[in-house]
Amino acid sequence: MENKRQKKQSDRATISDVARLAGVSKTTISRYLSGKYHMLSDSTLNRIEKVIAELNYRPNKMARGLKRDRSYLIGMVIADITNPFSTAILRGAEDVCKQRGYSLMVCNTDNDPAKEREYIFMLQSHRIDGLIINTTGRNNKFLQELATEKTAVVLVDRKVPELGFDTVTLDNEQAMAAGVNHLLARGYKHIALFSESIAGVSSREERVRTFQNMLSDREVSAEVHEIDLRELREFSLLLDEFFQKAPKGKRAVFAANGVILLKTIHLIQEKGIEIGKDVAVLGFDDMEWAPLIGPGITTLAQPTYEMGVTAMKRVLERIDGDRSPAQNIAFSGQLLVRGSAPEVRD
Amino acid sequence: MENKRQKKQSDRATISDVARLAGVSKTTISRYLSGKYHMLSDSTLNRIEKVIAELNYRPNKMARGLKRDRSYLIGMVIADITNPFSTAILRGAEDVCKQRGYSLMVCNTDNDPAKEREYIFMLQSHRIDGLIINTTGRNNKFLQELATEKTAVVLVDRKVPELGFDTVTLDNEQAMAAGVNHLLARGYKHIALFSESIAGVSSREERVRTFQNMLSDREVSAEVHEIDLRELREFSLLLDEFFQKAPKGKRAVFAANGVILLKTIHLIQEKGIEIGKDVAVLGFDDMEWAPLIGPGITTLAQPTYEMGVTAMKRVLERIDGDRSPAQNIAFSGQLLVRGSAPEVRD
DNA sequence: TTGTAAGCGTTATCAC
DNA sequence: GTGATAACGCTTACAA
Repeated sequence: MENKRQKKQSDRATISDVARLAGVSKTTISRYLSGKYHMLSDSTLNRIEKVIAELNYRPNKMARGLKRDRSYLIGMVIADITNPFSTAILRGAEDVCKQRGYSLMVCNTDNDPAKEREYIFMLQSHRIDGLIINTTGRNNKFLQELATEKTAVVLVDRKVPELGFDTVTLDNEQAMAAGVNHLLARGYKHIALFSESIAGVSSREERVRTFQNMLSDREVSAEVHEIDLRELREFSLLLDEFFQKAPKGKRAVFAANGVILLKTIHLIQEKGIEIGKDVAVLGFDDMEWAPLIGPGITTLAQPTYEMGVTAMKRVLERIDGDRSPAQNIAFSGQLLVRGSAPEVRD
Repeated sequence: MENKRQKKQSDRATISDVARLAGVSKTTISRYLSGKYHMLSDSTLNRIEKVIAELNYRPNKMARGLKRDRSYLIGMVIADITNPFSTAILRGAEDVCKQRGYSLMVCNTDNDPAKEREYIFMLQSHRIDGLIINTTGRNNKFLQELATEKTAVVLVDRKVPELGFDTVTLDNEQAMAAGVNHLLARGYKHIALFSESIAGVSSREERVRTFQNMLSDREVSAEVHEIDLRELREFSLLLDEFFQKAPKGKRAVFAANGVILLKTIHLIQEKGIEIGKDVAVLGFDDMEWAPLIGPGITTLAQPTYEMGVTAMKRVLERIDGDRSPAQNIAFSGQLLVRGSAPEVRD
């Protein structure tokens, strides 16, 4: 009953349909699709365009990808997609990606190495041309493998030096130093730093190390606490302890990232302690809510959008054949002074 | 110099490599890859597994997709990826997607119909099997086309009835009613609703309409203002006006979504007006910061994660062949009472 | 339980 | 300027 095109799997127009209707060969259409317009006569070009519009033809990237051994797909593996820090990076990466004709495959690992592994596997199957990853650091074998093959890999936020990949990060030493110096200059004598699980996450390690180095030989009491956010009760107790021993006037709480900062503020407010008066608060990541809470929260802003843009550009350069040694690109953090850590008198 | 495998484009193992090393045909490997283990003898199965592990073989989804006319790709087109509302949905969708062996292509349109169109085009080229879209509502022709072909489409948050797609949304009438009733019960007499550009965005239209219907024949003064967030100055003036004419005790500001809510709070605080005392504040979308600002902001929470999960499940059902009439799935909003809209006396 | 061979929609290599 | 034709890495009748 059907005509002879019944063999086709879907109703989508293919390059052959276009060729037939335009009265030329597939090769010619392919040339058009690859932008080799100088090889086409004006009349064929016009005809092709008309047919394509008529048929609503969309070149099949799977077929093209199979043939050219390129997928035009970039993988983006993110530890926590609901963290605004991550989405800001994503947004930067996405803008560049689109502009260059690539598409983004987004994966959310929840900081789980097993999930990360499954995603890398999946991305390999899709033959992604590049990968931007905010890695748990515990799938290095897999990552190495990816890079050995065809894929350009760029690490964001977290480095893994052994891997020899390009990295785009914050200059955590500079940023932490800016934060610590601010607190010192304002007269704080008791500073507690809170961070999520530190080991293996380079950004956290750098922040903590800098904090400790700067404060070790001073007349300032410094402490570092590792927090498990699933155990808020423990976190709360730790804060109580700190508030008990550190005198009201000169104590400051330092949050190593935006997620911890939010939880810290939550707990402090719950205890009826007033931010900026009873305790100073300072944290990494400048979230949209920072100016609105209490007297405004002083933060260390990261240029997240630019980090995303830069990471994607680096990936695309690698895809385009750049074989130069790995680059480590670090951005400066910016201290945004608000009311949560006011000057204190002796 | 090279051996005869030099013709291969990349070094990646293919199904033929596996077949050769396992001493069987490609067909047999393909059967293994498709999980048809009952058609394989134990010894071949074992050999295949060993070779695959050895070669680090990853089946090429482009090749498989080309042949089977399925990409195992789901497109997700989002108006604003930095809006936590969107990422929460994304997270739900992503979880289901992964679990079912599909991958997500994420696109951010900035509410720009032109960008949306380009993305849909791109997604068509990748032959996505399904699409979840938070649409601008101004590319209906393109969307229709997608659906005519092979792609399952589900609309989230914003409906376009003419299109006949499945939708997953908030029950905006119920949610808005809960909000308005709360304010009425607490004694507020002057209520101003602020929303971004309303026309064409069903969620906003429904909220505004319900607000107006409920308040039209009451002894309450109600007003609706359409806000352009790029013109914060105007927004500020509008608020001034409202504060001037509405008496201090009984006025409330209602924000039609989380983005507007944040900006509203920003402006109110800038004016030195105290939330919960000088003015009540209530808004759609429960963001993580809502309990931390002022006396805690009363909000209408949307079950965003579940919406994402539901939308993705619907898409996958359609992909799996469900041809039933379009479903409109609406979730209830939940009023979270905090301190920003306290009871007022006469 | 296994294998042969054709074909998915492109691009690349030659040829004219 | 244009066209035949052979791949790319898979799946799928159909055979055995």
